[in-house]
Amino acid sequence: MSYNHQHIEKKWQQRWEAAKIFQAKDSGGKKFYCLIEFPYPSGAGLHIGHPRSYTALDVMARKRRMQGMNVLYPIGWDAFGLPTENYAIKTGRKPQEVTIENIATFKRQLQSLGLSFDWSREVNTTDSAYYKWTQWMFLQFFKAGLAYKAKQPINWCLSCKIGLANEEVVNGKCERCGGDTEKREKEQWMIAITKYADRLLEDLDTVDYLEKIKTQQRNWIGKSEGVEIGFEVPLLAKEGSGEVLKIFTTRADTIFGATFLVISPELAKKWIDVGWHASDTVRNYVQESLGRAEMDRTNAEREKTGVDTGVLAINPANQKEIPIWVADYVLGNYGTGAIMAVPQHDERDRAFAMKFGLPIVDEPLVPVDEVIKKVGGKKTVKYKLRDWVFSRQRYWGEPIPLVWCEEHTWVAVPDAQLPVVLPDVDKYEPTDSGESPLASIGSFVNTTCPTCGGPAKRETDTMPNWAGSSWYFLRYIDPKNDRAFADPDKLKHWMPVDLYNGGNEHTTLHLLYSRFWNKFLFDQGHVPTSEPYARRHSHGLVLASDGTKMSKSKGNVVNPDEIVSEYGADALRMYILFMGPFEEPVPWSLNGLIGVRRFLDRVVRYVEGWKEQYVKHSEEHDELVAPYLEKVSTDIEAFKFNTAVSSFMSLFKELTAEVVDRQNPEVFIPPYVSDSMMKKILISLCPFAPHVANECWEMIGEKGFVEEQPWPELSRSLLVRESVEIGVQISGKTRGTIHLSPNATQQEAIEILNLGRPINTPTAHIGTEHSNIWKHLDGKTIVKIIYVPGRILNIVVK
RNA sequence: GGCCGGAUGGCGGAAUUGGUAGACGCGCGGGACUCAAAAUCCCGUAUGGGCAACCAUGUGAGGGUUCGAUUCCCUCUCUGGCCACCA
Repeated sequence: MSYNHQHIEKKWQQRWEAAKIFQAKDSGGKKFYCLIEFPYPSGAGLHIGHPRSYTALDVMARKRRMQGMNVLYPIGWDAFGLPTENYAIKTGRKPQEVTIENIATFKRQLQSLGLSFDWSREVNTTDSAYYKWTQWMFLQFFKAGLAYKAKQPINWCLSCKIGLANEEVVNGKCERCGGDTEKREKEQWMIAITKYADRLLEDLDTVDYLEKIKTQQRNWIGKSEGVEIGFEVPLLAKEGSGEVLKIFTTRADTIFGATFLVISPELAKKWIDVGWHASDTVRNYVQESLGRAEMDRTNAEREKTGVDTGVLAINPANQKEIPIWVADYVLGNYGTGAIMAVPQHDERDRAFAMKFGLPIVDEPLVPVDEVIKKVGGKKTVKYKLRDWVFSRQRYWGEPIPLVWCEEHTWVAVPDAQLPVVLPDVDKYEPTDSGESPLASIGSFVNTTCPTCGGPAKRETDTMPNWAGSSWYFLRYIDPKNDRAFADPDKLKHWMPVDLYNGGNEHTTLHLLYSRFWNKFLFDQGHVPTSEPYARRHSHGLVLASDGTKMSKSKGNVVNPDEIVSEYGADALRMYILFMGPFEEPVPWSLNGLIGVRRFLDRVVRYVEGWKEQYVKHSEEHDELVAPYLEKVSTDIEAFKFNTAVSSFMSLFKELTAEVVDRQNPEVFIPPYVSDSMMKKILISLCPFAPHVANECWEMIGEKGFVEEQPWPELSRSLLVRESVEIGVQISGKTRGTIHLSPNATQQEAIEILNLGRPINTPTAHIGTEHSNIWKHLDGKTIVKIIYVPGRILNIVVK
């Protein structure tokens, strides 16, 4: 017999909704803010991987509620972005419409899983009532001088026709579409995240993130401490580029081994621009390097290239003349764009020196402080982290709320005029020129200057989709507020997020951006905590059954709708938790899912049998149950959902194994537990399989929702075992077992084996309980006995 | 090249962090029920030997520490992820 999942899941979902039992209260109680990364509602619908994170935190949220906490577990939509825009262009529709449809699909799919989200707080980044505040926050950056416009080379995706942040370029390819990128000069809005580099780094010590997440953030920020040292360049002095070339090094102690300098092509270009008479070879090399795609340039495997500039510098340590080369292995946007090359100590410099026949010399190492004393130089700190390119030349994003006035340059749109609404138009294709599509909409562009009232033009770039996701956790706290992004008292009540779970792919970008964003708001006095997330966990991917990534093109995508309709939400929820360790990638298995469904059927059958049984209040089997429920509880806390599920399975394996009925010895019945233990089982099961748990709850005659019950406390008397089985080893090899109290003494353990009894022949013990142990003791002398109560008895013999 | 992780039956994975390796699930083999099938239930299932009791081997490879090692140390192989010419 199999329960009717379609019927019961619909029934309980409707009841939960009607009773509003998952709505968070903005005051009172011990709060627990539990956050999942809100999904991007793509046209493909929910991915089977989404429920992994959502179900795990759903278990956590449900447990916390039953533990009496006031839980906020919200959901929303990160809906701006390229895939939707591209899809809309392809199908000749509007992104607005497509987004509405996609959200509806996602919402239906998520609701079918019985997740305990507080749907009354749903947010949508593309809603003007939401992005009004995204724009407002951008203006706070602008007013604080942290948003600035800069002409600089950006990564341009040839296929998406969009400027990308450094973080969005992967091996020279666009992170979104995998297409080629090239460098282009473009005026971009930038946000000075690097001003927060130190705090983003240091404050990692104050939060509870998985260690690997902290390490990744640290590496991404890439702080390195070194020294800037000036090398005199007599020729440059003549040609007007300044007479000193500054280099950055973390190994100032090796300066005596610096046999040449290398400048980046970018720096060479600057020299040329200010009048340096470079040779044609140099000019050609520089031009070629700068046009080269990022991928070629930053490939470490590639053989080094470079040319001699013919310019000489003086090593301040020993006054020797050394040549300056230009080579593209030196990056223009890190350090000073120039290095001192020490082939003796640096692998890259050595490779370069070997290739071009430059001298490699052994040298004395001199402590950094002495070097600085001798040659000058300034201790400095450099970061790999770059400022955040905040402009996108696309339609489907938040308009940047600034106005250009000839008189007053960039002027912020006044708060009262926010939001600057994205115009609803038919034509919004990106342009090859790199201009935002909004630039061609006259009614949008032409406006008046908020300062002087004169004619002015709006900024036409839009924000990256990291913008809306950088602060959504704040909006959940007060989603309908139209006077502020959230009420300060409510923020104080809920912040920080107590538990944030998401994918590893967001460890460097989203996590860093949103920490930065929150820190800035904190500095401005708008949020109560410096760090937004007290604790961060991550989950592994759900792979296809062959162990590869699921992808449409490979046709190995699992559709959650089909799973829910055929096997039920509870089976999906429990299977996805059961399939493997939460943080590891795990392949999908339909058979595994079917196994979980069988387990749920077994649960329902047991409860049905239990209900019809005349003996209900016997507690004789309760102690069987307690350790399993205890394990479920501790496993949830440790994010070990897979073993929590197997604990339930083990429990029901025991509960459905038939035993002799003591009152009626001819009859075999399962070990039916007491009323109160039955309830505890269902309460513990509820976070995992809420529909089944509630259905069983009703079946046994209880009223209301399981969710309204307190989380079970298991009395110690039920958890303490009277007798345990431990292994008996002879010289480290297990030869048998004995049963004894977990705190029995060594003397008692030995007495069980009757070791005092003389041994004549091994055969004398055949048939006795411990004959095998005796057999291995025969003829040997006991050297040592190791006894660990409740664990092991090891008799070492000679 | 850097950082972080892995490697355990036919498969996904357990193992109280040094204490009976293989829990739980899948798959497979056998049986019960059935006219039959499905569903369900029971038994078995690391490998080799043995009817069995048991014995030997066994957690990527090789060493080491220990009464005892999947767990700790050293050397090596393979492998996943992220970053990558960052001075």
